[in-house]
Amino acid sequence: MRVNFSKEDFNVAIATSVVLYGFDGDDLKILIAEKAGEPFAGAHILPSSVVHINEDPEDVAIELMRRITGSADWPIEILNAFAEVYRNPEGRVVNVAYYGTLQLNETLSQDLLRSEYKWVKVNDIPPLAFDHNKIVDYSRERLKRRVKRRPIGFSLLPKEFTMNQIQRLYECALGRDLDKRNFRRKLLKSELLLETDHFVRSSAKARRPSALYKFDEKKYRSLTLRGYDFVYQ
Amino acid sequence: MRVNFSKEDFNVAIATSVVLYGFDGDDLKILIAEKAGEPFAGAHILPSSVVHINEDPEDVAIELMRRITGSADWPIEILNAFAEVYRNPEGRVVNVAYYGTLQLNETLSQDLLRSEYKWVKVNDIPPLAFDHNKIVDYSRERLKRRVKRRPIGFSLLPKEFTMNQIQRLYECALGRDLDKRNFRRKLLKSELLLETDHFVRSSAKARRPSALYKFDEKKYRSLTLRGYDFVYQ
DNA sequence: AATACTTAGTGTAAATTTAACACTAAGTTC
DNA sequence: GAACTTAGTGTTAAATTTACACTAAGTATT
Repeated sequence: MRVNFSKEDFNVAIATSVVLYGFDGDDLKILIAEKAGEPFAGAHILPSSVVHINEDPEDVAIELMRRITGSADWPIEILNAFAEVYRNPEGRVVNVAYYGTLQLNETLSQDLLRSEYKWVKVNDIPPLAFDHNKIVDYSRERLKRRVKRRPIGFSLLPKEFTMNQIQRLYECALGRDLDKRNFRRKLLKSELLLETDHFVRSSAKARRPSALYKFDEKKYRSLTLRGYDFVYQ
Repeated sequence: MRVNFSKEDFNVAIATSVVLYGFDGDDLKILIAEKAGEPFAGAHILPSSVVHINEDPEDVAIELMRRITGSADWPIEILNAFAEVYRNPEGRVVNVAYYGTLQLNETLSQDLLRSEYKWVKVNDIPPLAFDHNKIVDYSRERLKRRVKRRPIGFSLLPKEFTMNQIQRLYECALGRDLDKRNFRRKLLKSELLLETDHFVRSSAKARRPSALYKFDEKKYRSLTLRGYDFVYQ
């Protein structure tokens, strides 16, 4: 079998885009940017970057996240290549897309507010340039699957979180309501949660404080080694 | 946010490879080819093709399958982009890989025997050139997941098949043994199988003939519309 | 200090699904 | 007709899932 490239075949560029998920306690959100420069100046796009000829798309995606959030330590996972002809009017561009999750906190939110980025609720995503809406849809399907099989939700929550927060997160990711008692039972049975002795008042209005839990990473690592599957149907 | 390509960025080529699965009743196999021409002349590779500047990788993958098998009607699904730097010594190449399933039959098997392709058992795959082993591993994970959620197995079986054949196929895809009684019950409960009034003798040695079943595509389509999920854990 | 208010947190029972397990049935060959 | 080979079948226990409504604990108001 012959696979021969000619000089004209080397005329494609690589870009990478990242669907960055954050959860503010109420809503699951993704980060979008406003495009500067033609084509599509002013349009909304996913955070994106050119991948130069000697760069690895994953490294570029990680660097992109570092530029945006100040940290490169957020988990990311490759989504797919989006490589249809004419997706970019500048020339043939293959987009190697990733998605990542991060823990929203006040500082990060404030920094981003002053930047060219903004958070939009996943149920309220505006039209994006290129085929970025397709990439977002693809990433949501992936997140839905991941959240069912791996306790990936923890990477979106602060170190300590309430049962209601994590349930709300799962409801956002799965797009349906879950029963409070069944959810708690299932999560506690997994033994991936450690109870702390901390409590918070969740909002200004009067109410009972919630117990805070944290994720047992050590336990998770030992379980994954044994081929553990965290299932939430 | 600025995403500007310069002239030097357009110096990448696209290739596509296809992991083509076939099932002969006993073993799950994939098709590999022998590479002609440098680099890696004589090495084993996945069926692959250059994607020219104005072509869609999916179209090229479909055409590749048509060239190999004589038919373009096999289901394929995109796997991912494999885009690490230096995966191809000829230059920067992004491989947009697919996997497909086909029904092995005598004619097809004979034609392929006389060609540059050969079937190898999935548990017995030789070292492949480039990062094609990585692509194969990725496709096996995908097939394992798919077989659990969608009755994708049917696309690997002949029109009419025995319970033992489909169970063997599931065992190959999942990599573990399944209980005969539980497997049959589960499959029949899904109501995706129609019993035919045909029987076959599975091998030369004396034994009782097996009943033949076929896949109820109409039922499947009506179920998928309602968001049906065929689950085999 | 009592009351109203708000959200946190808890248990049980029925239905369904999964898992484990061994024998009989039907045809072929000798 | 006896021996052989693979096809095909049911039951029971355990685990999981689902549905469902009230009490607990604190805050704010009077």
